[in-house]
Amino acid sequence: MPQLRDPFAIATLAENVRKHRIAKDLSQEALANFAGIEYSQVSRIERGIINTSVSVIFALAKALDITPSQLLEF
Amino acid sequence: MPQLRDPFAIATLAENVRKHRIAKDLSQEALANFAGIEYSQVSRIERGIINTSVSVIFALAKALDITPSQLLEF
DNA sequence: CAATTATAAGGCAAATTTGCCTTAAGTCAA
DNA sequence: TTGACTTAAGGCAAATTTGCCTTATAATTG
Repeated sequence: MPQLRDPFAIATLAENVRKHRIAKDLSQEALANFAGIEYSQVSRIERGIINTSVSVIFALAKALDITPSQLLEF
Repeated sequence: MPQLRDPFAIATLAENVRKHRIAKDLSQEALANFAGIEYSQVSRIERGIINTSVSVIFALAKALDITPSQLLEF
């Protein structure tokens, strides 16, 4: 049973995470540590490989010092 | 390997989906149909049982005629 | 050059989500 | 009551995500 995968949604999140991470001058590894997730997950999220969860979106937003809403803006 | 689960993130999404669905006077089933997902998933999301994906958040937002960002506001 | 750093890429097992299904409970109208 | 509608609840198999790991590539720095 395939999960719903929306390439636009996945790409929007990917671009926003990368944009805000670069703006804060963080490495993927540093962001992962701040967010409490695996470093390879940040890489997969930014490359648009995975359709990650609302909990991870909140964790990334907190680590980036922005709101979760900002990570879904397009 | 348990996924990251943030009860606050899950509850925030749950409340926002329910609030906007009721405001649009839609049943869970109608919302699910508009969003192209299973009706039981809407029930699980609103009850805070599952940690759903960015793609589902976008699909629900579109069906509710709001932005994905609005579903993550708190 | 050698060493370091950052990122991409992929394998793997375990956990979770999803779609489909059934059953039960609650509300409301006729 | 009866029937229709809505929601909750849970089982199941298949698909996906996650954390942990290794390897490779590119860029930079000493």
